[in-house]
Amino acid sequence: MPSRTPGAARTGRPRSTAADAAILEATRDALVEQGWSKLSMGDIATRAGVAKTTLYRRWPSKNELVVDTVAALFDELEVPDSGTLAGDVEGVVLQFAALLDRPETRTALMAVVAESTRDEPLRDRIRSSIVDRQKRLVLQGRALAQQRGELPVEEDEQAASATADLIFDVVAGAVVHRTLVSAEPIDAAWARRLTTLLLGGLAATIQERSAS
Amino acid sequence: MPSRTPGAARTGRPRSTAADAAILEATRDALVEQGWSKLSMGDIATRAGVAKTTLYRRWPSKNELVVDTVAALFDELEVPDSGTLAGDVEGVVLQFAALLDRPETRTALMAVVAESTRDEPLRDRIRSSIVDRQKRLVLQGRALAQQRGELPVEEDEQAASATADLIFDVVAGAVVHRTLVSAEPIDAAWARRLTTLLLGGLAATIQERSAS
Amino acid sequence: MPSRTPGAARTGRPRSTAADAAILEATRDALVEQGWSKLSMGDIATRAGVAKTTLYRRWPSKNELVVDTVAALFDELEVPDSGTLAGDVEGVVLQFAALLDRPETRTALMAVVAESTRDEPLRDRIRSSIVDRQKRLVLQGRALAQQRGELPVEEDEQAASATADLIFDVVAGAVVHRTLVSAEPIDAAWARRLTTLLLGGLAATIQERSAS
Amino acid sequence: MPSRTPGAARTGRPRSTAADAAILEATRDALVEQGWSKLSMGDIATRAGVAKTTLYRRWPSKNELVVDTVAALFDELEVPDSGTLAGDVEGVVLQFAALLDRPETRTALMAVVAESTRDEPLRDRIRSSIVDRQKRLVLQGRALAQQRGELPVEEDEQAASATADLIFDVVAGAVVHRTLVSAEPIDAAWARRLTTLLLGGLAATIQERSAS
DNA sequence: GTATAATCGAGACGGTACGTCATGTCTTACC
DNA sequence: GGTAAGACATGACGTACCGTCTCGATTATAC
Repeated sequence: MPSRTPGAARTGRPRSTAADAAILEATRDALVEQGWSKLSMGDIATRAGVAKTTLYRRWPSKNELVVDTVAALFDELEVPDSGTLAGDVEGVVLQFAALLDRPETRTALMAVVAESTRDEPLRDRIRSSIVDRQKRLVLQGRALAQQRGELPVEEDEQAASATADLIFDVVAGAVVHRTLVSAEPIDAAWARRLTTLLLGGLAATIQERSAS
Repeated sequence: MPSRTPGAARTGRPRSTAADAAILEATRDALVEQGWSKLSMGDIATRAGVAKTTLYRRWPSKNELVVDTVAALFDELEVPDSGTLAGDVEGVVLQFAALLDRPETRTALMAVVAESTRDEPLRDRIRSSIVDRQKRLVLQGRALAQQRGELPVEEDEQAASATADLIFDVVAGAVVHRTLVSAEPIDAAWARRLTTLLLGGLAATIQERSAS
Repeated sequence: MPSRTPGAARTGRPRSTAADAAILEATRDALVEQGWSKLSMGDIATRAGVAKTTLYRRWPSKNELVVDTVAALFDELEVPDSGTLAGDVEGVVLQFAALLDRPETRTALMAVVAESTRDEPLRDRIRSSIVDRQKRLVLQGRALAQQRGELPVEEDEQAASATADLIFDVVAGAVVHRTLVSAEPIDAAWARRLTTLLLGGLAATIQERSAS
Repeated sequence: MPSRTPGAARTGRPRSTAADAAILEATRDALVEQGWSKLSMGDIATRAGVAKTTLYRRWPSKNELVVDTVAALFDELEVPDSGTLAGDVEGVVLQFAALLDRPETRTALMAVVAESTRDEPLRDRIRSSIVDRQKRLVLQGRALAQQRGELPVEEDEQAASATADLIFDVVAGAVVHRTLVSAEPIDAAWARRLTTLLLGGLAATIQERSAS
């Protein structure tokens, strides 16, 4: 995952792959124990049993390293294929809520998002490493629902894409906001209420679109 | 807004109220120019023409100072009373989006939220200074809609409160997520789509509740 | 001892004399407990139960305050009039050594001397408050010895003065150097050795002078 | 001269020897310009073109740094070997007086001595870096005088050592006291008077010792 | 084999900011 | 006008990290 100029020479000692893994694990541990603001590159290096140089050779700064560390955690998310759209949505919501309950995610996700508001490359990295990975879930969920006949196959691709984006921002935003800003727990009841709202709203959206 | 032990003695030179204002303004300016991560207490003090000790006498750390600075910006938000619930929602969404478009809010809001995940008192300060101030908008909007007859007056207070909280997290979460995570602009069309989804979902929610 | 413009107006509330004493005592205590470098005006004020303003109204700075505090301790010194010059010298040496053994003198005397190398008024204050007070002892001792016939009454006043100054610097310098620089204790044996050296040298000095 | 754990590892970037020299020179310059009490570590670092951390890596505090800086100046002192004991004493006295006339020594020497009264390790450092270096001059002068036959070779080593210590404290003490406390200049005439006193006293001391 | 070259650990380096402390001045209200 | 209380601007403190650098020591491919 760490960057390397592609056309680089093959000569010289190759980078230790063990170091990569050790660094990511050390970062995760340090995030859990110290949180984002107390996180220090020197500490991560020490934990990983690695020199600071080795860190900086792979990641340009703390931000990128943490994005990669957190991104790995998002790999766990998947659409459960529960048989109904409502079940799938609830499942994803609860999975995402569980992910945000882990201390390393809690403390790091909003921090790198905050950093990214002033750092264009970081924003791209977050988009490709984290956001797109999540957005795929929405598309998968829609495809499953269309296969089941729960949702119509839309012809207007642009409108469909806009709706998918909206759904994504609503679901992800609501879960993040509930967890981190309102600082309230997410349970099955809340997930069901959100799902009801969402599917009701989706129906209204589709209906309005077809009317126009 | 800066804290002071309530039962404190009246003796001694009183704190300069001019300093308070100068510090908050300096913080806002510094946020715009430097952003959160480059923000330094020394720089704020210099800009405000104030000593660092004067800052620390009022705010325990950068986090609290920034929360208070950002909170002041949230005072501008209000329910437009446009005549329809849909208009009110769209209005609030656009106002909130405009607020998040300002550089000082963009860079600071998520940062302090991230910090708050490891800092209980900061979380409380955010809740009382920012979150509660926003949540009031939802309650006002509902009251207006009920006066107009667009929404029924609910008897089950607990359920009504849960719904209000849900609406709040969905609206605020979606706007924040769209703006900062997805990093896409919010325009009137997006606000209308969100409103459609929301009101459709709300109808479904009320319907289901009355059915049960 | 604290200064006050002489022709000052008599109007208004008179200065508290109790405060003067309390401040000097507090300074002495603080010197004993914290030493010179950790001494702070705020701490002295607190110990004395007095506002900092009150300190600064009386003494321009820490240096002057400490000079006055230390000077008071030098009032104890006197020529014992033991019956012999040797006895008087030994007595004064032991008295001075005892004074330098007290922690407040140890830590403060050399400190203010060091400060005085860059501060002309402070140097004058030290001279008039401390040095001249000590030098008088040499003159008293000589007068006693001359009364007893142990020393001749010199006619050349300038030479006599130069010798007195030399004796003063040698005695005071040796005691201070032994105590603070060499950091060795001064006991009766050392005092006797110094006295032997001094009186032998004094005899040689007088002899040489009469020869020329 | 700056300390370093002896058995330290050989790994890592070695300390810059250029920095050592630059720091000592900067300290000397700063002492001349600002004096002891206005001396600041930050200023020294800036003058030396070095980071503050580099200073603190080598010296635990201002005191130790100044001791080392001043100690270097004491390397210049030496017994002139003028052919007579009196000439040697006068020579050393004048050399020492000249040294104390330099602003960096004036302001710093008494200051670190004052600090050392409350700081055991600093006292040791002063002893080994400065005091012992000076005391050697006394021993060298005695050896030369014994070679010339001006002084007897003493059998009682303990007594000889006590006398050497006494001579040292008297000479160094008198010069320091005259220069810094009495604040009077030292010229050849004063040096001659001190030498007369000293050699006369030394004769009396030796005579008394042999009598007992 | 023997260069050649990139990597590794260690840790020193010039910086920047931190949060605290002391200085000497000021502004209050009270006496 | 003196006084206690305490806020104020200033500036130094010693520490913690930052990201870069310089070492000597590995560990690969390339000649």
